[in-house]
Order: sequence, then structure tokens, then C-alpha cells
Amino acid sequence: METGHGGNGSAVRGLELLWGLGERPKQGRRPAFTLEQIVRTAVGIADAEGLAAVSMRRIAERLGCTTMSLYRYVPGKAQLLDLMTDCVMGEVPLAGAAPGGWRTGLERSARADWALYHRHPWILRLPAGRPALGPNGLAWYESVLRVLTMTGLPPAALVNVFDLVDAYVRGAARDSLDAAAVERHSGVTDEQWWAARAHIWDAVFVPARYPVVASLRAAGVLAHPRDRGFEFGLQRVLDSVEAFVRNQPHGRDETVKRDETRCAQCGDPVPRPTPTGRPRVYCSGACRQRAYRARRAAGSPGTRH
Amino acid sequence: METGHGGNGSAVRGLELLWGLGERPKQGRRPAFTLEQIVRTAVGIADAEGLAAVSMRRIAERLGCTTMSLYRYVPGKAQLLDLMTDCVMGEVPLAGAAPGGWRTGLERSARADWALYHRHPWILRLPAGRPALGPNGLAWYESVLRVLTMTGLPPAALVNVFDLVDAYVRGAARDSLDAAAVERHSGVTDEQWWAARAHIWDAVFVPARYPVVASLRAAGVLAHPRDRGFEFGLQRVLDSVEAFVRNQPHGRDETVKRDETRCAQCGDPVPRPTPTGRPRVYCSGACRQRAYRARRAAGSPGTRH
DNA sequence: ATTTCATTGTTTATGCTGTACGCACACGCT
DNA sequence: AGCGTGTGCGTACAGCATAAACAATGAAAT
Repeated sequence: METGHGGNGSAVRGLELLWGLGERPKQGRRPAFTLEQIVRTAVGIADAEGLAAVSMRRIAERLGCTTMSLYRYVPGKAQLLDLMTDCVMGEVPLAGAAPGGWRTGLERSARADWALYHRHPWILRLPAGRPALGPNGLAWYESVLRVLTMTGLPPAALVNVFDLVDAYVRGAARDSLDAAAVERHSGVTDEQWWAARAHIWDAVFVPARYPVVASLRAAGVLAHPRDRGFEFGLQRVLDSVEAFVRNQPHGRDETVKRDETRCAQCGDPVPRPTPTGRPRVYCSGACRQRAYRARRAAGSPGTRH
Repeated sequence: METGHGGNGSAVRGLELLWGLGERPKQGRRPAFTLEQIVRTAVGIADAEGLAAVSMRRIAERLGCTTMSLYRYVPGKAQLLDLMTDCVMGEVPLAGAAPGGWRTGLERSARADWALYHRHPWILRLPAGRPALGPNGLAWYESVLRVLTMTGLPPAALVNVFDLVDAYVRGAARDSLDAAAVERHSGVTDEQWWAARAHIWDAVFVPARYPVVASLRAAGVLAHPRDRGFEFGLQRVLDSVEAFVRNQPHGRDETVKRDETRCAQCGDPVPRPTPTGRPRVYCSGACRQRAYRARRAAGSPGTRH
């Protein structure tokens, strides 16, 4: 019997929906919408007003039908969310062979994910049952893994590396998005937010109790250029994978040489090979100045006195 | 007027609650509970039945009072969630100087976080407005940063490194927990889950369309020894930080030497320095066998044939 | 042409949720 | 004793997902 469609359990049915395995019945009234219409409507709401605004009522209202009509297309809200995830996974360009070898391919892939999460912040709010296993998600998964095979690593290490990069990108994106969400939701910028609570921080960030945090606050690095940190971390993660590949018995390293020095302040690569001859330490004057201020404020950590 | 306490805005009031800045009024009826009682009750419910089970009604029921009484202690549910977060942050042992230098300290800290997230999976479900800025969260933040100062890195790089490790641990923990949650919620093990969908995977994981994924599935590395991946990724992240510190102009590397070879299959360190003299490649017989099976199934990626 | 019947759309109802509002009581200070 | 403030409680409301019965549709069978 069941509610409809003759499916054998809503979870499995959800997967069948993902892969479009349900054959259109010849008999009976024709549906007013397509599944894709519903999913895209839901995605639109989530993009515009956040995941909390995605309710069955709201979707039905936009589509001009009643709430319960939707349940003829989808077993439940959970399955709809799965469909939404795979839908937007179709946006991300598939990873492919890049001139710089697997490292560049992986780097581009990670940045594409980062961009995707910023376009659809709600993705990271819902549970990730393994790399989303719809057609789009699987195509993406395959493409990244294919790039990784260029490292020559064995299968188990392959998925480990994938999980490492994926975990980092997701974690970093969540932090960045949460901060942005607070800003948008409350209507106050990060600076205003900190300012409104200044009376608390002043009472709390006392150097006696929290010397390191206090010095970092004085150095001005606690405020929000948080997105720069993503690039830093991404390069570190890729560095480590590269080193791991190089140390493997059968690992073939197809990466271009990249031993440029990096900024001692932010970790970005230092642009030009220095005109004076002296090794360049900071990537810009701003970073040098920040380092100077930081040294003064923190009682010179970062130099050997 | 407001509802009570004379607070000036619920968000700021929430922070004041976190830091216990509200002075107990001398006049009037004495409260029946403490804030901590309420928070701990909520934490208990979240631990036992998940974040979704935490409702004001439910908490009140456990405490033996009515729902609305709770609003005398807390401006709203959002603030209560903040308090819950900082409450459990008090459980994690503070990072400190370890025999192995900053690397060991950071490693222990990351593992402690991992354990915390597994004890209280709901933490990763709610938005992280920066490292949770209650007393416990800040103490933890300070302790980790203090360990990081041993690297001699400048302030901006310090927070970058912190964010890197934090993002990875959170991301990896989320994946691990989501998988476990699916398992517990649906009552089926991961194997049963995959088995119930075998008819879909068989139709979908065709080598023609998804060669890499298909070979990985055949190699048996797609199933769930997902938690091992955390150690792998953690070591890679720490490796990269170590390399970054070593390449810094003023970076002092206080780490013990650790150039043991690692398993070509899973990345774990290879235990003994090999009795035969030949360099050991796999950490165990199981890994060697898995690598063998994988090579047969995948048309030998991982060897130069 | 009429009946049959699978399938879709709608209506109604249930039990959750967070929380705004107002009232009654208890306690410390005057 | 009594005033005033802070507390605990009950009611009420809007919104949520969805179960179940029912009405409308339209292709196939007779």
C-alpha cells in the first residue's frame, strides 16, 4: 500500500529518486510539476533565506499548490534535502588534469568546493552521508579521485587523501560561513559586533589570564580576515600530501617545482625574487608592519629577543 | 521593561550569562534552579537523544518545572545553546607543553577535540561563532595558542595554523559523526545500508562510467574504516605545519625527529625497523593483502606494472 | 461510449516546536 | 505591616512535518 509510488521504504526510494530510476506510470492523472521544479524551488529558498526557511509549506506556496501535494513527489523532507544537495553538486566544475599535475588539479577542485559552499551555505548545515551519492555528487567524487590517481598512491591512501582535503575544505568553509551568517543575520558587521561587546572583552581579555589571546588581539589578528586563512591552510594541506607522495615507494611526483619562499606573516608566497639580494620575508609592506606591531604588543614572540 | 533581568538586548545578555556577569539581585523571590543546572540538563538530553530532542518543554519536564520558567534564566534558546557549548568545552583538557615539543602538544589537543566531538556530537551541528567565546572556550583557545607560540611563528601565522588544525579536526569529526548518526538513527549498520542499496550501486557503479570509484569499491576501501583516516590526515596536517615552521626565517623547530616510513596502504607508521633488511612497505599483513586485492581489481594503479 | 482504476491533488487533523503575554505568589527592604 | 520587585506558572498562538481519508483526473479495458 504505502503512501504512493509503490516504493519499498522511503530511504531507498529517496535514492531511486536521486538516480531517476522511477518509471513514469502510463495511467492516471499527470503530475503538475516535475521533481526538478520542486528541488530547484527549494534550493532557491535555501539560497535566499537560509535552510530554516525551507519548509514544505513555503515550497508549496511558491509553486502554487498545497503542502501535501509535495509528498506525492518526495517521501519526506529528508529526501528532498538529499535531492537539493545533489542538485547543486551539479554546479561544481569537474576536476580534471591540469598543467601543474595533480596538485594543481586538487587545488582547483578544493577552491571550486569552497566557492560552492559559499554560494549555497546551507549544504554544510545538513548531515553529509558520505560524499553525496547522487549522479552529480558521484561524478564529482569520481573526478577528484581520478586526479588523485596521478599520485600513484594505493587505493586506501587515495581515499585518505581525499578525506583529508575534503575535511579541511568543509571545516574551513563552515567557519567562514558561520561568521558571515552571524553578520548577515544580526545585521551588524563583525567590527560592530566586537565593539558592542567591547565592555566584556575589556574585562575578559586581560593579559594576566590570557596573555597570548590578549597579545593577538592587540596585534589585530583576531579580527576577521578569516578567508585568507583558507588559502594558507589549503597550501599546507597540499604541501603535506605532496610530501607524503614523495616519500612513497612507488609514488610518482608529477608536480612542478614550487620552493618559493612564503611570507612569515601570512604564509602567502612572496611575489618577486627580491631585488636587493637579501632574502625577502614578508609578502607586502602591510604584512611587515603587522609583524612589527605584533612584536611590540606581544613582547616579541617571533624573534629570538 | 523587557522580560526580565533588565538586560539590554538578548545577544549581549547571552554573553554576560556566559561570563557570569549578572549580579544576583538582593530583593525578590529566590530562583529555584541555577543556570548551570539548566545547562547541564540540556547537555544531558542532547548527549542522550540528539540536538533535535532539546526543547524547552523537554528541559523543563526533566527539571520538574514549566516551560516558561526557563525563560527567566535564559533570553532564548540560542543563548542556551551557546551556554551548552561552553559548558562542554570545560571538559577538554587544556593543551600544555609536552615532551615532544609543540607538535606533540598540538597532536594531543587535536585528539582531545576529536574525542570531545564524539562525546557530544551535537556541538558540530550548531553554528560556531568563532572559537566559542565563553570562559571555558577561551581558556582552551588560549592554551592551544600558547602551545603554538613554541613554534616561534608570528601572530598572523599562528592563528592561521590554529584555524588549519581546527578546520581539519572539525571537518573530519563531522564526517565521522554523520556516518555514525546514520547508523544509530536508522538502526542498520553501514554494511546493511550498502547491502540494501546494492541493486542501485550495481546499476550505477559501472566501471565504464566511474572507473576509479568502481575499482575502489572492488578494492573494499569505500566501506567505513573512516576513523582511521583521521589519524592519517592529522599527521599530514602536522607534517605540513612542521615543514612550514622549519622554512620560516626565525622558526625554531623543537620537534623530535620523526622520519619513520609510513604504510603505503593506510599511511600509518610502519612499526618495527624491519628484521630482514628490506625496507618495509605495509604496516600489517592486512594492509599488504588489501593492496594486493586492490591492484588486481583496479588494473594495477599503484604499481608501475 | 462507458466502465475501471491507478495516480495525483486537496482537506482535515495530530502532535510537536519556540515563545509572547498576563496573572499570582514569595521574599527582602523600608 | 506593607510595598515592590523578581519569580513561577498557565494560556495562547503561529508554525512545523506528516498521517489518513477523500476528490479529481485521465488512460486503458470493456
